[in-house]
Amino acid sequence: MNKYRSNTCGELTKKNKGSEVVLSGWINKKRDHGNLLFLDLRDNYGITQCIIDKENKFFKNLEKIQLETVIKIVGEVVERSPDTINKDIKTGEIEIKIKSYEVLGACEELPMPVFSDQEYAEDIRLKYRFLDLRRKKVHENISLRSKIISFIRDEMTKLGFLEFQTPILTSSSPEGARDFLVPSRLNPGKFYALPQAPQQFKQLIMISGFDKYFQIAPCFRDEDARADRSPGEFYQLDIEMSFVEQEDVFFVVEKLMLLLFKKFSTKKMLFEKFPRITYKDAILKYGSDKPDLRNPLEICDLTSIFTREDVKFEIFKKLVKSGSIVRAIKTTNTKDKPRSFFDGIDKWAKDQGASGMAYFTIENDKEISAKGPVGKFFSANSIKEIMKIMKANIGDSIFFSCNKEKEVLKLISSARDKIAQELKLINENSFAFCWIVDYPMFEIDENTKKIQFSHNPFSMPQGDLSKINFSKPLEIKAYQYDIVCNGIELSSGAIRNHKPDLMYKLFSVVGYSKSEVQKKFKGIINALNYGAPPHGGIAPGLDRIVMLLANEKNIREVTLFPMNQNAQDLMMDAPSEVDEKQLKELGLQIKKK
RNA sequence: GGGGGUGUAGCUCAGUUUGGUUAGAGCGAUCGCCUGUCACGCGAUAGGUCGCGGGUUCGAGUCCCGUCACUCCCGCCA
Repeated sequence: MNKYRSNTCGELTKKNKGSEVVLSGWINKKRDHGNLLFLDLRDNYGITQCIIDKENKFFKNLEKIQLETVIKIVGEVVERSPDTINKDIKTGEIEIKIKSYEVLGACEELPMPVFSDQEYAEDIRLKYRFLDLRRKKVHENISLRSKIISFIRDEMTKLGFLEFQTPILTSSSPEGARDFLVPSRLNPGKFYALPQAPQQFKQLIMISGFDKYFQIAPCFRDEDARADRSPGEFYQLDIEMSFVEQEDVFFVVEKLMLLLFKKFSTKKMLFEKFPRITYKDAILKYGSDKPDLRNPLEICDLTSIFTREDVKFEIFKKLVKSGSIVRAIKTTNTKDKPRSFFDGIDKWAKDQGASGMAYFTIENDKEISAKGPVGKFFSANSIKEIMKIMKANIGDSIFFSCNKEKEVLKLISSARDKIAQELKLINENSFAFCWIVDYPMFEIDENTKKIQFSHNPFSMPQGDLSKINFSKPLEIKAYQYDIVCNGIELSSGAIRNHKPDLMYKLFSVVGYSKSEVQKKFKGIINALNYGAPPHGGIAPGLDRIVMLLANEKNIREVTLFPMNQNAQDLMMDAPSEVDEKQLKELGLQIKKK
């Protein structure tokens, strides 16, 4: 028998009664009755109640012992009387009558309690992450993360995928996010970059003939954090396959997601077959390329209404004349909602920096009319036309946003979420996956007005490759897709462009010469010349998958040792200053501010 | 880089709107009482740079200015 324990704290039942056991764990909680002490011992597997009374010579010492001290106890398993059984824990029908104990790891006064459901300030949790991780919820989240990863590995292997590791020290690439740079000692003045994703490597793996690859891949991007975005590093389930079309990738990912989400959650899957929505439709109907399909509200374009003679809403008409658009959301049978509901939405829109949201409710008082602050500007015929476009009925309400397209989309997509929340239209107990497909290959950069890749420069354009019209690049669509769940973008992927000549042409559209492409993407472009198979893949964000399955809104709740919003590790004190000697070796000098 | 929120005992928070005697509560800690609790109970004690700096005032936790930390959002994230 192991010297520390014969059993864990989660496994003893009345079947073990009478036996002498050795348990080790943390003191979760004490209940001191003066001459009788209850002591809950906790380990990874559960909690066992231990008991000692004043007859025992160790009693006085155990009475004084600090919570969270690690101790080993020797004792006898005793069945509890029926009225003292605790149904909330697995070991609740027994307790351990302590014979002796030994301190294995002493504990000072705690900076934060472990046994408590209270919430704590983030900096204390992060500084004492090892204490935070002992707490039930985070402990379970991190265990869940491990089980999810094992399950994924298992299923991917069953599907015939091979798992490989790709380099962490690699080269900086000009596209995408800001790189983390690592100075090279052996090559002074030169830098490695940490990979933003193993994009080129996974394609090189296909060109190397491995056919199907996956990796739980660390990715590094030096961008600012959000609640659902760790600063610095995160993990992707990186997948790449050879000789595939878009549908082959979808098949694998849909299968995996269905298995995964059904195994680890009881929430309902709204779609067994994930809907495919084109990028264009998604922007029109949801104002976003990551729509929450649990939300039934849809957006319609009403710009044409504001060119009509019989509509007198001059503010919107003037804006439309100068190039603005109008998008609207219909809410069903909201005629009896209080004024505060409508004004609340308007105020919310103003808080978002918009000029507000116009609205009216459709009534039929002898004649069709619109009720609300701007209702009087609409003729009966124009209201009928709106009802036709929006499939609206009497008693429904319409919310309008009018602005330049980009601003309208920003407001109306969040208004769609806000209104649905207010009306409680979202079924929180469900998952709604969808695919967003047919992304444009190129877009115009708002600031520079220059043309650029809208997603991934390595994506394959759609259509007959010999007939692509490079003079109208904005019309070129790509085999580029995103998978979205409950409004969260889990991943984007693409069928890759494996034809070097086509690659040069596409890069020339954004102003890269052939030699520049050869220099910047040396690894992949060179390899494409030596027999590259058609291939494609995807890379779902692992942290976000765990967040969805653990029902958490913040990525730190599913990350073992997270950094704070300023990308600092408060426990390890990173980043930190380094010795002058280290800098010298690297040929670096810190510029004083 | 910009905007919002928060900052008071080891921890969680009240007090700030309307400035006024000695800044409170629960948990935790320490001491005492208690043999069936599982958020045990009861009593007592200790514990405070009200984030920091400056200002207004007879008087500032409270008002003003600045600054720092944490957090949420925008920008950014192919």
